[in-house]
Amino acid sequence: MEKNTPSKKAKRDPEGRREKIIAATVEVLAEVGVAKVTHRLIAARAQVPLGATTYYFPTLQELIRVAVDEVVSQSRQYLATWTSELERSLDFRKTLADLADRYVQDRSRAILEYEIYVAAARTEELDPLARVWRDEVPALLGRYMDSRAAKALSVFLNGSMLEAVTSGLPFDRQGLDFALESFLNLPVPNN
Amino acid sequence: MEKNTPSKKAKRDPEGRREKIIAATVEVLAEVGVAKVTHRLIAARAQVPLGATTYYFPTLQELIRVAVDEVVSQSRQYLATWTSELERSLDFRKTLADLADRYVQDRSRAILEYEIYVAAARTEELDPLARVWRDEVPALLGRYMDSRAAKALSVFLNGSMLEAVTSGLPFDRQGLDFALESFLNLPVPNN
Amino acid sequence: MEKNTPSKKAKRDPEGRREKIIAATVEVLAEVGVAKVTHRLIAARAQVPLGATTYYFPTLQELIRVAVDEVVSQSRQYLATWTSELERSLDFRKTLADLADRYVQDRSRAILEYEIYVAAARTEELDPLARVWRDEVPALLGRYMDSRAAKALSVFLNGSMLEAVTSGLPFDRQGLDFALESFLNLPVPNN
Amino acid sequence: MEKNTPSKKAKRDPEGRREKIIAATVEVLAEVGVAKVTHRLIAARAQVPLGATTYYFPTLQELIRVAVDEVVSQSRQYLATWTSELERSLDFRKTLADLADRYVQDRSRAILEYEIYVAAARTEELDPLARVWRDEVPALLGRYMDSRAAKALSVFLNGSMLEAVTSGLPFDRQGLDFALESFLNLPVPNN
DNA sequence: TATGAATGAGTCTTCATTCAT
DNA sequence: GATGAATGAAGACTCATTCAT
Repeated sequence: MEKNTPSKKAKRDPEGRREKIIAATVEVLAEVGVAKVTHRLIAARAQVPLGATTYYFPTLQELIRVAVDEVVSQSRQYLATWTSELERSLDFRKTLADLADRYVQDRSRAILEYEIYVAAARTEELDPLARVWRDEVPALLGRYMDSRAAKALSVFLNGSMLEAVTSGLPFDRQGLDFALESFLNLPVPNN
Repeated sequence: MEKNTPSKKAKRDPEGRREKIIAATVEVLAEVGVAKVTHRLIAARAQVPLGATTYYFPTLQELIRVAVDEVVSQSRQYLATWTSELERSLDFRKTLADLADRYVQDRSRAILEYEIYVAAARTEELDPLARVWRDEVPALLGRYMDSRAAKALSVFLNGSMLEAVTSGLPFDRQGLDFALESFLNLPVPNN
Repeated sequence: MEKNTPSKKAKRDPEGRREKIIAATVEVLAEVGVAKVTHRLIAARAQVPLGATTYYFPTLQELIRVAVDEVVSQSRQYLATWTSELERSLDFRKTLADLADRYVQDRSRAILEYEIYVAAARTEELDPLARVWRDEVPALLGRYMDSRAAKALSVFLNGSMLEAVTSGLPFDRQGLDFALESFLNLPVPNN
Repeated sequence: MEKNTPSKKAKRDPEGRREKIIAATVEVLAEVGVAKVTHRLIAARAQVPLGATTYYFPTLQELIRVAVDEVVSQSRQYLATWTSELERSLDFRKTLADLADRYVQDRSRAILEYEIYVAAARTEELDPLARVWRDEVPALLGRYMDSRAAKALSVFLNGSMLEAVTSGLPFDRQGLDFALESFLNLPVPNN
C-alpha cells in the first residue's frame, strides 16, 4: 500500500493551502466587498484555522493585494476569451453583446470587479484591475475599428455594464448596438 | 423675556444639530469612504459630543442611510444645476463637458457617489442614487436629443466620468465630443 | 437619605478611575517589569474591565509613559524627604545611610526604578527617571559638600544601592561611610 | 570513502550549530533586549531554520538561560583582560579609565549586561552575572589597594558605568580620577 | 535527525452601543 | 433631554511550541 495515498486530506500542501486561501479571499471579497473582509471570514471560507491566514500572508492588506492580483490575472484571461471569441466570430456586434451579457450575468464577480475598480480611487494598490479595463479593452477593440472609436466603445461598454450590474437588469443589447453603429459610421469630427 | 436669548451659542436646536451631524457624516463619508466611518469621526467633524450621534440616530447604519439620502438629494439638486446651465447655454457640447469636468474635479465627492452607486448592487437601500443617474440624466439629456441617443450619452458619460474619477486623470473632453457627434449624427439603426 | 451615599462603589468617577489604572500600572510594573506589562494584567490589578485601560489611554506605551511619570513624580517627592530629613539631621552620615537603607528595603519599588533606569537606555521616554538620580541627587548632596564630591557620592550611592537591590543584601553602611570620608577629606586633585 | 566528505558545507555539526544559535541569541539579546527576543529573530540571525532553535533548546526561556550563561562566561573572560592589562600597565589610573571607557562604548552589550544585572533581582538564575561584578571586580582591584578601597572603587565604577550607559554620555574619567584619589589617600576611618 | 508548516492562545487596539448621571 | 463614561465583542497580528514529514 502506498504511503502517499490520497486520503481524506492532502496534508502538508503549503502551495495548495496558499492558493486555497487566495481563492477564499476572492470569494469573500466578491460576497461582502473589500470593506468588510476579515481574516475570520476568509479562514472560515477556506476551512483553515485563523492563524493560517496570517501565517501565509503577513497582513490582511497583503492578502487582499494578492487576491486582487488574482482577480486581475483572471480578468486578463477572461479578456483573452473575448479576443479569441471575437476573432472566431462572424458577427462582431452580436458576439460583443453576448460577451458583455455573459460578464454581467456572473453578477457577484462583476460587482466585485466594479468595487475594486472604484476602490482603486482611494487605494493605489487596487489600480491594476482598473488599468486592465482602461487600457486593454480599447486595445482589444482596436482590432476592429479606429482607436478613437475603440476607446469610446470601451467607455460606453463600461458604463453600460456598470449600469446592468448595479441595477440587476439584463445587459442593454440595443443600447450597445446603437452605440456601436454610432461610433463606426460617423465621420470623425475635426474639433 | 424671550426664551431664546442669544447667549454664547444658540443652544437647544435639535433640528440644527441633527442636520449638522448628517452634514458631517456626508463629509466624512466622502473623505474616508463608507468602510471607515465611525461615530467618533463624525462627532469630531460635527463638533458635537460623541453621545449626540447615537442620541439622534439609533445606529451608525441608520445614520449612514440618512446621510446617503442626503447625498441623493444633493445629487438631485446638483442635476438641477445641469438642467439650468444647459438651458441657458449657447454651446451644449461645451457646457456638458464643463459640467462633467466640474463633477469629476470634486474628486472625493465623486468617489463617494460611485462607491454608493456600486454598493447599491449589494444593498437595496442605496439604489436611489443609482437611479438618479440611471433615470434622471437620460431624461435631462432627452431635451436635446431623441431618447435613444440620450440614454446612450448618459451611459457614455457615466463610463467616462467613472474612468476619470478612478484614474485621477482629467475628464476626457474629446472623447465626449466624439461620442456626442456620433450619437447625434447617425441615422438610427433599424435593428 | 442622601442620594450620593458612598455606597459600595463610587460610580462614575473618571478621574479616580484614571488614577486607579495608573496606580495599578505602577504596581504591575514593579512586579513583572517593564517587559511584561500587559493591558490584561493592569486591568485585573485595577479591577476594571479590559476596555477601560484603552479607553483612558490610547496605547499601552502611553499608559506606561504616564505611569513612569508617576514614578518620577513619586521619586521627586521621595527625594524631597531626603532633603528635609538631611536638613533636620544632626548626623549627616547616619541619616544618609538610613535613607539609602530605607530606599533599598522597599525592594520591588527599588527594582522597578532600576529597571526603568536601565530600560531608559533603549527607550527614550523612560529617561526622566534616570535624570532625577543623575541630576537631582548630586544637587541635593551639593548642599553639604563641593559639587565634585557630591557627584562622586551620588554615583557611589547609586552603585551601592544597585548592588543591594540586585543582591538582596542589606545596604552596605560601612561602604558608604568609607566613601563619604574619602570624598570629604581628600584635597581635590588638580588634574 | 570518507563519511565526512567536504561537500558544499560542513554538514552535520550539531555542536557547531548549537553554538551558532547561542551566539546569535546573545547578539539578538544585546540588540533588542530580553523582552523582545523571539525564535524567529534568533533563527534569522544564526542563519538556521526556525525548527533548529527549538530542536536544540526545549524552550525559548531555556535558550535565553544558556545565552545568559554565555554572557557570564564572556564577562569573566572580559575581566581577565582587565586583569592582564592592568598588570602590564605603568599607569593604573589611566588604564582603568580606558578599560571602563571601552566597556561603555560597546553600548548595546553593556546595556544587555546591566539589564541582566537588574533582572537578576527578579530571577534567581540571572544572578551569576551580577556576582561577577559584585565579587570579581573587587578581587581584581584588590591587587592594587586594600580591600575596602577596592570594594568602594568597584561600587563607584559600577555606578559610573551605569550612568554612562543609560545616559549615552561618555564615561566620566575625571569622576573616576577623583574617586580613585579619594579612596587611596584617605586615612581609613575608625568607625 | 531536522525542518518548516501549523495553530491557538494571547497581544494591542478600535468602536458601536449602552446607560448612569 | 444630553452626554461622555463604560464595556465587551471583534479586529489584526505575533509567536512559542508542536509535530508531520
